[in-house]
Amino acid sequence: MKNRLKVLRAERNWTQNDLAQALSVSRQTINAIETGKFDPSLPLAFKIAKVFQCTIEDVFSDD
Amino acid sequence: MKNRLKVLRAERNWTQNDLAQALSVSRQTINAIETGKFDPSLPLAFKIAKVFQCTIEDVFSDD
DNA sequence: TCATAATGTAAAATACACTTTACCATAGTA
DNA sequence: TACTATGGTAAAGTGTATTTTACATTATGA
Repeated sequence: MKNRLKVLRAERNWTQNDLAQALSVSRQTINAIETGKFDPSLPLAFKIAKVFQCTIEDVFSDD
Repeated sequence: MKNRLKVLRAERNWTQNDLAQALSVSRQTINAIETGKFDPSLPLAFKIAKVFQCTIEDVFSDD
């Protein structure tokens, strides 16, 4: 799975910490997702799409 | 998270086992998702949307 | 009625998602 | 120089997703 978190974050000038707080997760979770260490759970993926006001498919893609 | 797996499956006349095999997961995984015991991983959610030829948002929803 | 298909469920094991704490590197700024 | 912000990473712990095996229940069909 690929994701566009870093770009979407940059477009909004958000730090990893900003995003983490908006999602109520730790900064390490954001970092791990961005650096491809693991994929978020489905509920977290929904939250991520919501804060970026787009669909899950806009953020994540099947490799 | 809610999901429409059971309905989508019924529309196609697929058993839980049919779907499990199409996704290369166990039948128990399909059953557990349908009965709300847990949510699929994000990669599996993508696979599910793909076999039903729709988006993740068409299959799953928050709440 | 009997046999079988489909579904629900449970326990133990493994893999993965996520947290907390903590440290290191880099870049920018006082 | 020293300080601060940002990002990368690591270890240990907790919780969840998924597998395998196995058994029970319900529906269906011969």
